[in-house]
Amino acid sequence: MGATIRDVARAANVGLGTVSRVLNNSPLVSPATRQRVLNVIAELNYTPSQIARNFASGKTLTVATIAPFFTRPSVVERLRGIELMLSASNYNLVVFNVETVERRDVCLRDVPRRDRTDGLLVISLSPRPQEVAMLRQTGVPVVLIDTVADGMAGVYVDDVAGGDLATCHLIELGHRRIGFVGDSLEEVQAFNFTSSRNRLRGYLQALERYGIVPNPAYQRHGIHGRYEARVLARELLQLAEPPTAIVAASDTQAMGVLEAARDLGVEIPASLSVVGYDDIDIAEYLGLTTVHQPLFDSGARGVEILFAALSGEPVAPAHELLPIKLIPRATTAAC
Amino acid sequence: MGATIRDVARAANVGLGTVSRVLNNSPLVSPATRQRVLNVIAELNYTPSQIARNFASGKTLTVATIAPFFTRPSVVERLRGIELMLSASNYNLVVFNVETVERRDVCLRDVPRRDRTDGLLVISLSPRPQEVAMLRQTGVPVVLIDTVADGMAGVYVDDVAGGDLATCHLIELGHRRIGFVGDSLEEVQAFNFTSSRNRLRGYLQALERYGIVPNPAYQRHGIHGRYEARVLARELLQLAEPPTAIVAASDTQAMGVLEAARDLGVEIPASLSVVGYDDIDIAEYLGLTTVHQPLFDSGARGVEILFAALSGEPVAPAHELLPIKLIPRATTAAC
DNA sequence: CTGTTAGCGCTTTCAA
DNA sequence: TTGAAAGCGCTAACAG
Repeated sequence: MGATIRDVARAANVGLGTVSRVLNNSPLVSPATRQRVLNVIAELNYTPSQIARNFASGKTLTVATIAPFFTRPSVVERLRGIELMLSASNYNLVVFNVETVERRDVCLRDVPRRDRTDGLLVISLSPRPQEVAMLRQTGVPVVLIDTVADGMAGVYVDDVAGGDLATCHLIELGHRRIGFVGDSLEEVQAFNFTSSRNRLRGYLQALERYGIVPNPAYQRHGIHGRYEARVLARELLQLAEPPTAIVAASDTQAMGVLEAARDLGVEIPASLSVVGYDDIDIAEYLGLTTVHQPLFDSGARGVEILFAALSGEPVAPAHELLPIKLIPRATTAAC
Repeated sequence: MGATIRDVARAANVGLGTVSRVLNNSPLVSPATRQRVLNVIAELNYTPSQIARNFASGKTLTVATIAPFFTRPSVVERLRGIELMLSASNYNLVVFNVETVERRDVCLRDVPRRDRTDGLLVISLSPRPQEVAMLRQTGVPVVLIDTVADGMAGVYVDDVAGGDLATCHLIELGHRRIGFVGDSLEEVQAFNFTSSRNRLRGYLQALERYGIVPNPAYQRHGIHGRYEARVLARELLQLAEPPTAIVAASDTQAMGVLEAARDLGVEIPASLSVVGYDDIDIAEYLGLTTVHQPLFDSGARGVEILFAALSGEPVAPAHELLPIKLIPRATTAAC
């Protein structure tokens, strides 16, 4: 515990620098010397002070991740990808959970600092132009996961295409009265989420392509979550002419829709088809038709891109597109 | 970015130490001087280097958390409690996800080091006596969450009582043939989890109290997860004399049991009652009868205890018992 | 290949 | 109250 590099140097009868070289696997040490040093290190049970190394090298050996609502299954799965990748390196993962707009802004402002972290991953929260400028100024490499922003690097999926995919699936099953349940616009705007908005866009785009006039009464938005989605879906199902199918902006919200159907005795998929988004673990359990996206991989890939930046290569402000696909299950059927 | 404490001192015409005192809110600075320094700090847009402060003070300002399978809903919820508590302090949360035994051992050995972290939280993984000794030797304050170990501090729930509670509920509903689906004993042993084992103990204890002879064929163990639980439950339900009720060691496993019932056309709760454990978010959605435990609070409380230790008070090697309760829902009914 | 030296930017004595 | 000075334990540049 108490042994320092100096103690080792003295005991091994070498210079301080030599010990440092051994510690850092420098090739500039003769095998004999190296062995001697290693022996002393073992004898003294010496471990270099991480904190001192960080200070001297100016690196923190941490990667910070800002994640909104990190208990959401989709976010957790991304985090797992991040953690697994990081665990194979010597970087540590520092997590910032964001559940309020204030914290979003604080995190985005304070976390990216060279003396706090070596690199930053941001999940789902898109930095605004001004924030992009600040981020860039800090010099901390940043990679966005599940969102894009001008001038930033990242991985994402085409949520417009995803919303389109979900909607097309329903249209091709013969549905014409198709509802949409998504995130509250205020919430989306405050956090600057992009996905729910884009999924809605995809939904509208699909309708248009098939010449279906979108019915504004069929589009509902509320705080993200099962409960709110349930309320919204109940409203939809109680319309004079209710939709025969509903596209939900996430699997969690799709679950709320399923609950609403259950509440009102609407049979799934006989009287109502439901499509979710994300393909979280439980979707399969529920037999939920959904749009699959590579959650785990998005985290892992984000780390890879960050590593590239960390190893000196300048981060190209390019966004890598990950594939999505529709997984038809038991909640959708012909109209 | 580039300004250092020296620049500030020079510009404010004070000594280096005075600036430091201002930064640390020391009362030993005259209001006038303080103000002058603060002005300069603002002018220069100076922020102290966190990394240097850490080095000089010997603190990392991080709390490490070792969490097994942190994507499990119960674990995530504990983490949320931890994160929320930490976010109100100036400690950062460093997360280590453990999904293999090797990593468990490595984390428990390498993470707790004064130069790496100021404090350690360990979720669900009980350190063995030898590990307890090592942990203690490092001098890093450790708090266990959801498990106990001799000589360590922590918060936990009485899983024996919980298993008993679940089983009693069934017995009182008239069930006599009650099965148990829990974690694989090898897995439990390798990670040194305590809860599944204790829940089984509670199950047996309840049976005994009511004079029911436990049937070994009714007790099944498999890798934690929905899938394996489903397989095990299917076996149970296909016995010549199948149980009329099943206690699962977790809600996730209870879900597997529900799937098995669905597979075999067994009606819930008419022909089979099921009780879970944890009361994770989805339990309510599924109408799952379960044993509720304060997951979020366990994390938050763990941090509080750690803070006490961090602020100098020696950690009493005491375990704080959190309350549990049975939540009857729709998966249990009279036999 | 190896030893020496100069910091990294703070916190914390110790005097004044 | 304040200033000056001594490190914290290491990395990295430089001289040999």
